Amino acid sequence: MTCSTLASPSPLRLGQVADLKGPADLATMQLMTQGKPNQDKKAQQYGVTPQSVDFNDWYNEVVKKADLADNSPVAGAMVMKPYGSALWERIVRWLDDAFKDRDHESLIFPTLIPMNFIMKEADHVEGFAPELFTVNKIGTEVLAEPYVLRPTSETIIGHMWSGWLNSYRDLPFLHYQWGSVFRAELRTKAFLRTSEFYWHEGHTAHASAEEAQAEVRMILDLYHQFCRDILALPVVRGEKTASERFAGASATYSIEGMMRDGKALQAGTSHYLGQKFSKAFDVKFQTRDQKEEFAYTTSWAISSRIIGALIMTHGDDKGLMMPPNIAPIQVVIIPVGRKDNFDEMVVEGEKLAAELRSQGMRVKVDKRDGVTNGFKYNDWELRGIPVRIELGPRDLEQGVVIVKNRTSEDKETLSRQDAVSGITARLDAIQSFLLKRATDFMLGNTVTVDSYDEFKAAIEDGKWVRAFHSGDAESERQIKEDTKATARNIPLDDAEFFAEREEGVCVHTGQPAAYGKRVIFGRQY
RNA sequence: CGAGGCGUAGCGCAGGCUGGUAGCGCACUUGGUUUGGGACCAAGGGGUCGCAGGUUCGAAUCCUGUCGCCUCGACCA
Repeated sequence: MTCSTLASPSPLRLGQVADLKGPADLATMQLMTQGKPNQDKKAQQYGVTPQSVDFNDWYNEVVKKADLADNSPVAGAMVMKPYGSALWERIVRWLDDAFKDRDHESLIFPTLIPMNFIMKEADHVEGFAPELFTVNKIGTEVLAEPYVLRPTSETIIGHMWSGWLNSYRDLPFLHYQWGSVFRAELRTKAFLRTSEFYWHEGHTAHASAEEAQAEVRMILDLYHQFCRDILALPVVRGEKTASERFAGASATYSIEGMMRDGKALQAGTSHYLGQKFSKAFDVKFQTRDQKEEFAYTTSWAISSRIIGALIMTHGDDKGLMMPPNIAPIQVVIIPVGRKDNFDEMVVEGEKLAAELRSQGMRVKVDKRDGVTNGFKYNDWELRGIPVRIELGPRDLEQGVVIVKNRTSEDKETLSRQDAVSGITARLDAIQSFLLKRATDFMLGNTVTVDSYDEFKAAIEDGKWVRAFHSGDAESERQIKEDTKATARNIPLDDAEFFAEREEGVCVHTGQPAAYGKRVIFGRQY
């Protein structure tokens, strides 16, 4: 075990700020309090607010200090900086390959959508109307038919499909596009909620409901696999309750992850749209027996929000922790030397980097001069680089390198000869460690309850709750009003977690429970 | 969009009550000493005080409006 020394995570409970006890906590809090004249300048300059003091401040500071993103002059729209962009690019690349491997084809639709398209599907309009950006002028000329900046593209794709589709032989359409969409947000937060965000939107059309439903499930499973194996995010696959459905969907499925403050985050969605959009946009085809039928469509997405999930699932008080499988930089080499031998150490570092790169690793050599080693260590830890290698004159002499995992406090000595295999093993170990730690955290902070009092107490404690529910929308609304928690999803039978089928009575209304299993409730992003 | 808080150098802040032409720490630049866990010394550069009006001989400071950011509420991927 190369990375098991990290203390097991403790849940950050809501209300913990007020419960600070002891001098250590108070000292920490004072360090981060603005305007204190005698505060430690280094803490002000370099540190981030500890998660336990203020999770939200921690998040905002990590995003900025790790150089993932910055605010822009456009209200609610962020700028992804090079490190954030590199991370997003890797996410895009993996998913794009996966779609293509599954016979899906990418295409590109316009950003502007005629306003009247949005109006054609009743639930869709209702869902999106409040957050539409409208373009009603070109130059000085006022448009008779305004456009909206796409909030999602079901409508314009439906419109185009209706022209492309004639026969059942044309189906399925397995399409997707990468791009950004616009949904005006009043309260924004980097990656999690911005008025413009980046995603892929998958859109498929099928000749039968069964085939479309299979597509929806296939994609959900792909998302699950991506989160688990690449991002090391444990997520629960499940179906959304009726009141949490996508505007215009017949069924919505999601993957939900737990952040380190106990809140849920929907990391991806896959929708079965039935014939709602095909009827609204006349997407029909001739069947084998010469009848006319509307296509069954789906849509699905993972957005740049997933980066928020990555930050909030793995990060600690020092900053980010990147799972090796997605990390833009997996290994950073710090040449340690004085003026007379620093250049030599850089050369040695580059040699090692070349060896590691030849094995497919993403490696950076930190050649910065005039910055102390300690600064570099902290800097790369903030950015979450999984493995750091120190290489100095002593090491060179002894034929070793010093290695430290981001997930551990211990440095270890590795023989120079075994460096490549040793580092490879470490990356694998860190990847599985992060998944296990996050999984333990999620399971350890989910409670099964059978009374509404227990329900409220657990939610107040920042946990997820598994409870029976009647399925009544009004009851869901009241629960949300009481506790700020919503139904996250109803785990699928083959979900990795919480899938047990059970019968019971609704924790809120006392009526017979719907769904044949417990529903996951939690506060959410 | 409702309630609250905050906008002064890249970052964090002081100054504002009592108007008189802007300051501190860090960062940055240069030189030197350093370098195995957030270095030190010295000399420098950088701000139309969010923006727009108003009051005044004079506004960072007082008044009005407006924009932005953060928290809470309603909404969402």
